[in-house]
Amino acid sequence: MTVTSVHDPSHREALWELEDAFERGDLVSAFGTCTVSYEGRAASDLGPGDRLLVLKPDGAALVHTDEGRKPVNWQPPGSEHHAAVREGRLRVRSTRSNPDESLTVRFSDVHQLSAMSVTGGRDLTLHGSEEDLRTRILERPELVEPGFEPRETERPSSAGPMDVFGVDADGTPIVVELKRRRVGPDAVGQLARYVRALREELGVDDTAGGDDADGDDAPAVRGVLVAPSVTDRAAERLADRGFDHVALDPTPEE
Amino acid sequence: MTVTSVHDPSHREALWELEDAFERGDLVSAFGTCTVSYEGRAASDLGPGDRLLVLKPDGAALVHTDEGRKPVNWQPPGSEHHAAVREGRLRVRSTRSNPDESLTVRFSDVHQLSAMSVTGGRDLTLHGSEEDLRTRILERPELVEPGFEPRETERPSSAGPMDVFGVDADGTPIVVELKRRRVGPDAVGQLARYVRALREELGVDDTAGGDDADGDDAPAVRGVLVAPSVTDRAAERLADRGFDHVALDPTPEE
DNA sequence: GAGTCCATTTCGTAC
DNA sequence: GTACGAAGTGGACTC
Repeated sequence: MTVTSVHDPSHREALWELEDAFERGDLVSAFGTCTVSYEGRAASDLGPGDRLLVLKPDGAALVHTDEGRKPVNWQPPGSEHHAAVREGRLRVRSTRSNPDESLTVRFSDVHQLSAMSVTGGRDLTLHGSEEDLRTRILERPELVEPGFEPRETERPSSAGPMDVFGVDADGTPIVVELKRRRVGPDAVGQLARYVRALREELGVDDTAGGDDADGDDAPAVRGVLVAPSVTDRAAERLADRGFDHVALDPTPEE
Repeated sequence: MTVTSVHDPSHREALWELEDAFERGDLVSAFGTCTVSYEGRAASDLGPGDRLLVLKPDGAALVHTDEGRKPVNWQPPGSEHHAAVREGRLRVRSTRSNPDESLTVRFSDVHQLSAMSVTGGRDLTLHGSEEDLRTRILERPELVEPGFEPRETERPSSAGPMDVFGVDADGTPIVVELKRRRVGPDAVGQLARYVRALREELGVDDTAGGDDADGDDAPAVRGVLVAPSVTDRAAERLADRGFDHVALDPTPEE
């Protein structure tokens, strides 16, 4: 682990430091006054101001102002960093192809430039994801409803893989869509696509709602949305389609 | 504009610098070896390693490794930063409420700590957004189809606001959904919701497909998806619903 | 505050 | 590489 750092460098000095850092594969942090322009999937321009530029050895570039979680400008990993002194400014440019994109940062002043060779853990252990919710349901199917039997996860269909496929106490097929947090109407649409695909595949009535043409009490394929909660509009759409909502968190309440 | 910077500070020195920086409302960049833990909407742990910690005066906190565009851990704007020395380590903690979330970074070593008072332009001019696509269509409606007349943007419906509402050459209502880039099946679902809502509102046949029960050639409300391109599955769903796709970019080709 | 939807979404994974 | 869906999505805007 090594850190190099220069305070108020000349553009020439900053250029040397940058090129060395690129060479070493360092993570770079640069404070300075700059303009930024981007051209690629969209196009943008940013006038002069003080910002933090972060350059990563994997090609990622981030321009941060003093506000917001999102960088005001950036370039994705896989880009190539180049630095040069042009027209009295330090120009740092990150480019990539497919899609063709380019980010250009022009520093009128570099106030602080640091670079660190980075080692060590990159792997995060995360809890509370949709996968945790699936695990929870597979271990305790009765949380969905008494008699529920999961049969398959990521079951393929013409509409894509459904989160959990199973049957209820009556043997009726159930498509379960999992969401780790409160959901809106889009999730119902997603569930509807899977149910529809399965109904077509099984050659059963694809009428929405709780009754089919034969007068049975339930549609031949049920849809269940498992999520902590749903919005009003989502609840309406669930009712329209004859689907059920089961309120469940990815991790048990404390 | 002022930059303060310390190299290999003791935890005590780093603590002073951090507290001064918080006081001044500076943007902070810190290189060091640390562990990170998060608890809130989910929960996560990250073992020891070299990282870059960015602390913003608006409360945002970002932990970056040497890879990826996304921070490996973060805290949203509106959080509060606190620093302390605990158990021989420098502990930086960002917390917020609603939802309750907390990010804790524990440095065994701080290698470089810089802080800059930030001023200047924060406003980005961006081109190529969905709004640009809408503008383009409103100025040249024939790009959608000859005879198309836009009547309203963001027209309300029970399914939410539709991007553009208008009529075709025959006076048939058209719902236009705009996407700035290639789309999958979800966009078709979105369009379908709006068309469905409008059909209900107008009290017309809500049968999917190109023919209605009276034997007319077109449904009483048409759906048009304007996007640079669509995936195969999206195209299928468009055909199922009897909707049209118009290939159009948010900005004219060069 | 909640709901809804866009985003240069990013990111992972399967095909 | 493309497609599809999850994400601690973030962020803007409306109600």
